[in-house]
Amino acid sequence: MKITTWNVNSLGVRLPQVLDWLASTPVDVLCLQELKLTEDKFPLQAMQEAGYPHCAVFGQKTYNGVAILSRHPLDEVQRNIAGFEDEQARVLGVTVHAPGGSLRVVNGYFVNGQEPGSEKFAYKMRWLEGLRLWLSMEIALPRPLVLVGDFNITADDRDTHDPVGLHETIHHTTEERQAFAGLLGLGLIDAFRMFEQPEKSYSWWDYREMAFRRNKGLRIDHILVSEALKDKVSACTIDRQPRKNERPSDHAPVTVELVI
DNA sequence: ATGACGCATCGAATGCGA
Repeated sequence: MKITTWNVNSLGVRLPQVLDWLASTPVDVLCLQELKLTEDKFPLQAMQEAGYPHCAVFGQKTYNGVAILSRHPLDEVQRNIAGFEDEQARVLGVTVHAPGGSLRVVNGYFVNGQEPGSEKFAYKMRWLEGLRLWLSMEIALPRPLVLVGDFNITADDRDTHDPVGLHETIHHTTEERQAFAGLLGLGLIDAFRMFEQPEKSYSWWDYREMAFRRNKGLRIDHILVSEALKDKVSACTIDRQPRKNERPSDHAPVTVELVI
């Protein structure tokens, strides 16, 4: 079973690329972030025709918005973090009922934070603590959990092309990395780091200055799995191919493969 | 470096992303 996370930076613009990608990479569950559209504009029919009849959508105009497309039935849809008031559509939790068993999938478009010390950064830290508290309850339930999304955090210096120049800047601060570690502390494991990976593996590259061609990127899109899934993860990979498209998203899709 | 690039917005200059 394959689960993918992909920040598409406007589904309206990226839909043809998403459909192309799914045609060549038929994953079981696709978690999208930054739809930048409302639920009524979500291309439900196109997704159904692509083989994803089960969709949960939490949209928002202009900014944010998340969705989960699935080949398998899903239910228990949670919009945003339980117990955390939020104006912005950033989180979608569902239970996917795959043939090999059911699992909880939480898809998040984490707060960017703009700049350490700013009001947006304070919101990011509050949001992260709200997420940790909610997931501490989710993870206590007797079912496997997968947390995916655009975390907007580098877990450590391996995740950045410039650890010195970007030291303590946004996505690299000690506070953000402690919050990431706090999620691991719940009993979640960074699936990507379970395997030997190429040096300088990133999931996002700035549109400017030919950052992709020069591989000046960050790994900020992550997949964390609960302990029960630890021995069932067979691969976790970043697909750089869609970043080479014309008019690509600035993020690449990240996929985890589970033997269930 | 108040930059770059791309997307969105009631119309073009600005907010935001990361």
